[in-house]
Amino acid sequence: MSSDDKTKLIHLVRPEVQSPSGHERLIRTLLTIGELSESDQDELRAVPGRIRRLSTYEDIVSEGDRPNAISVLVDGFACRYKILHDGRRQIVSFHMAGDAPDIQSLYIDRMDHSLGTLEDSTVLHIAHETMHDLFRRKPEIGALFWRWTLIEASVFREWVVNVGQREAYSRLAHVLCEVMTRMKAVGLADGKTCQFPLTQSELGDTTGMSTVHVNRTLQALRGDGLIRLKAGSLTVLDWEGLTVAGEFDPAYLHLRELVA
Amino acid sequence: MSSDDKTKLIHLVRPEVQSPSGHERLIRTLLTIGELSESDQDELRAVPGRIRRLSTYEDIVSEGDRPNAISVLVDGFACRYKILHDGRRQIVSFHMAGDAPDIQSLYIDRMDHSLGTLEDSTVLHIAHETMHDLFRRKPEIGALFWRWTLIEASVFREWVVNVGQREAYSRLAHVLCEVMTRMKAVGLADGKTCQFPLTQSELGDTTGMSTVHVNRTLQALRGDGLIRLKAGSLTVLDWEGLTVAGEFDPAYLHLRELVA
DNA sequence: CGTCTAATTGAAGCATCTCAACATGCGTGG
DNA sequence: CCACGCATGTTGAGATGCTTCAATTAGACG
Repeated sequence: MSSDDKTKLIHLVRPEVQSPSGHERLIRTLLTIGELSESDQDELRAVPGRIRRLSTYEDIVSEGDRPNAISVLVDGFACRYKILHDGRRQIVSFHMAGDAPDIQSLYIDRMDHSLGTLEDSTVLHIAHETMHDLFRRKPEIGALFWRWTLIEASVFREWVVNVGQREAYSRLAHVLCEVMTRMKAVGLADGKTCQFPLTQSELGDTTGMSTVHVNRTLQALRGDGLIRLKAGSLTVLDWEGLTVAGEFDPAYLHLRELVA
Repeated sequence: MSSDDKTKLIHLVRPEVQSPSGHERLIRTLLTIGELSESDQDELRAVPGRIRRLSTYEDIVSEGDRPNAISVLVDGFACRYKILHDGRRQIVSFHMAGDAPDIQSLYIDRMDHSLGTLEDSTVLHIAHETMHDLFRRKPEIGALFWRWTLIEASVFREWVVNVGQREAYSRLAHVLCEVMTRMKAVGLADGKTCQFPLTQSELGDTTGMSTVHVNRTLQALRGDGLIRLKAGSLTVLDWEGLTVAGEFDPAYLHLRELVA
């Protein structure tokens, strides 16, 4: 798609104003966590939005912003993060195609964290008023989105447990299990392999470990024959072993049907 | 509403069947995070509930439960926690009078964590159907509860940052700042002092530190003249100093008016 | 008073960090 | 197309924050 190239042009390109793939990915992800009638799916398909392209390491929204639209990740990979005074960073969640990582902005004005891409990405923006109107007309859709934010909260809780209680080896394994499970759930994993555009430094920011220790721990995971990890792609060689290592129980993801 | 009786004496005590203080505390807490019209407050006051008393270290709900009512903490102090296979525990949030820590059960069947008291407590249970009906009739109330769960998610994110990035001294300071700020916001702190029914071992479970290290770190905080902590009561001697130590910025609590 | 839990202290060990160097891969300009 | 430059990955070694184990003290309560 896209007969264009530059930043400003994007907004002029009519055919993109309603990206079908963005809507479909959103629906696909919603279906992994709850039910959605055919007519409600059509409601969602009819929702107008605005496509935006971002390159690697760009913020979708930044801490302090007061967005007037939510973002649906159409393509790419993103993360939430917070920066401390001295520059340290903590990544608090990952997001893949189909995710809508700032639904919270519908009810909380000011962003308390940032949302940034980890590779070139496409985002579909849907105006707050559009969403509010949709929820008013279709309360079941609103309920499903509420459930979605509650599941996100569950994931945050699990991350607190992960960084609070598990040692480096398990902690990394757990993160890998989660990404793989979620990618599988929405159909973004090809067998045992999925895209994984994280540097070791970023893995350090998500686990609260130094880059050096991430490196050594990954070597241990590789050495134990659990994973292969290179060039933006993760392959799980021993799923059973990895889940045991990470004490991973996917219940906290509240998926409708658990993926093996 | 409830002219009935059930198993225990508690349920025979008429005046308690609708605890005014439970409803009032709920409203008071809601008002710290959003607006609520007089008529909506009355709607909430009219909501029927069931009072339950618990002693220290009892579960309000446990992981795996499928509650059919939400819980409002009327009196006491509680925490959310998760237990790992080998018995380690991570506390992921604290709850005080006025909190409704399991709103999530309205949209997520199965509890993915437990909710337990840290001292003798009183809980007001409101049936799910009652809440769903209320949200249907009064969507603004539903929106406020949604906002509440989103703020909780924000707190979880901050906890990830806290255990992921901060060293023991700051981490403990941050936890103390949060509890004090929230207690003040809902009127449960008397000047610089508030109730704080946590043992050092429990503080260890919340910060991911050993009891021994909690003890030594608390001594450091005391030695630096920041706090006094004894017998279930916390006094902040140097608020400025404590917030600096904990890198505490209350923005993530999204309170309507920030307390000094 | 005796009992039990919580708080405190000391000392040794380890997981992880920091510093610092070096290797590898990749995109870009020459 | 090669060479350079920069980001990422890798390795070694010393420093340290925190844990574990083990004991002792202090408080709360019947």
